[in-house]
Amino acid sequence: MFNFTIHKELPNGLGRVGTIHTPHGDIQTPAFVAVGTKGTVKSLTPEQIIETGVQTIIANTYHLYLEPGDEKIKNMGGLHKAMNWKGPLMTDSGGFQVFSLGVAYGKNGVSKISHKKNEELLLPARNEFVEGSMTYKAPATIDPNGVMFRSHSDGSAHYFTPEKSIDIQHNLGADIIFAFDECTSPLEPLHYQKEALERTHRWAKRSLEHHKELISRSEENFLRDLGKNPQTTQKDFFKPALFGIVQGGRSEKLRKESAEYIGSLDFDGFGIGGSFEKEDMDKAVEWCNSILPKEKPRHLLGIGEPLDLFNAVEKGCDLFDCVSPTRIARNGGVYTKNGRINLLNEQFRNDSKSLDGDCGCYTCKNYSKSYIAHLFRAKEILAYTLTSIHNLYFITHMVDGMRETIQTGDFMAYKKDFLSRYYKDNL
RNA sequence: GCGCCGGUCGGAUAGUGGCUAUUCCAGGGGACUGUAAAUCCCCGGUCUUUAUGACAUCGUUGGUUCGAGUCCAACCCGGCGCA
Repeated sequence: MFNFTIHKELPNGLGRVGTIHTPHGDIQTPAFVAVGTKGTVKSLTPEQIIETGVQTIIANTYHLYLEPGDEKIKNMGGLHKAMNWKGPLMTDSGGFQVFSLGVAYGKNGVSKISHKKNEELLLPARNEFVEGSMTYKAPATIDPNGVMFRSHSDGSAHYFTPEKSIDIQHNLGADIIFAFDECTSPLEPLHYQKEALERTHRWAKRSLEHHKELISRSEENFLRDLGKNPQTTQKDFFKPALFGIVQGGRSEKLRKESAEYIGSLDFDGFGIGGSFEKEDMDKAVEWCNSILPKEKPRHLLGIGEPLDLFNAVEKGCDLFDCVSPTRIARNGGVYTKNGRINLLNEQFRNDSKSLDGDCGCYTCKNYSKSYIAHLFRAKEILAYTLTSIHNLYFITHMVDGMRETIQTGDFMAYKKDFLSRYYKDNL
């Protein structure tokens, strides 16, 4: 069964070290969760993923619902069996796609971390965007009950409600699932943030109620069949944990209100969602985590970069996932202790050294920059595998260091040392 | 020697009288934070005050025209054919 134990806390802060126990094994926290949107961490086998130090993977409801379909995954024996992943698994609710295919669709500069403060990015018609003389309709539109999506691959229309998302997630069968939410753009005005938050709260409650109903229904079936297989005991009943998601944009009032409300519901843990401007994130996380019940785990959704992870852990997050290590890897971006490099730069064509000095990952132990740079230029698939292995190893071992130093009391020194090397004078 | 065809960026291409010479690849750089992402964006003739700037440029040289990569002539180079 699902539970969370805290082993050690930061003396004057929110950060902590713990263990999340799931039906498919334990997660030592804080932990970086690898993103496997379509049921695979792109370019890696489960064995390769484990070797990087990744403990758990998060897949996506929207993508798997569209292809191959959650029923098909169920018929494959569930997501664990289909993926051949024996460790803990999570699924995102599809709520983020409300954002990425809705308000953020086709607008450069609006993403998880927004770098542009251009108010014009906020278009009057929320689900339209203009390019040149053409106006395009975004493939996701929100109403009080749910969201209409158009499939990005065939244009077909689909309707998600909180209940639908939970149904799909139960079919997929991950250990930790998320409530259906709306992720807003930081450029939205306060009145819209408020409206969206109220909707997310209603959706959270509906997600939870439906989740409980599905569990009691399947528990009844399970108990009815219990006698048929003498090996089975009641303990074998599989029950996913549901995390509720806190939103509220950049407003302290809304964030706190959301943490109060979501925290008061009977969730197994929490997600902190939202699209941020770079400097907003720490504050938002701190507002939320100082209110959310301490004894339940908190997952910061979609974050991030080394600096973000240190701050998130310091402010009390236990889990986080991010596409960044694997996505930048596929485009030649490589983390090193002295900052990020772009392997496709000309200077690395003749660099016979490993990606990152004394790094202990499979890639660094066996390959040179010049060889991997060659693989990229030759568009060889192995390039993506090798850099993904390195970047995941880099991030998971950085987080390992956070766990260790929270235990030993050296976290702040570790943070300072790591970041000053990584960002040098750019901090 | 004669005839035909062809010469446009590093390579390949589009353009057959109209003002900004197209696209792809290769090259150089950038972006990427709950993955529509092995994707996307920028640069790529010269000069300068780096711009909605000036001046060039489609083998070479002339010509026709208000205007030529485009039409005409000669020449140069390449391919094919015939001697």
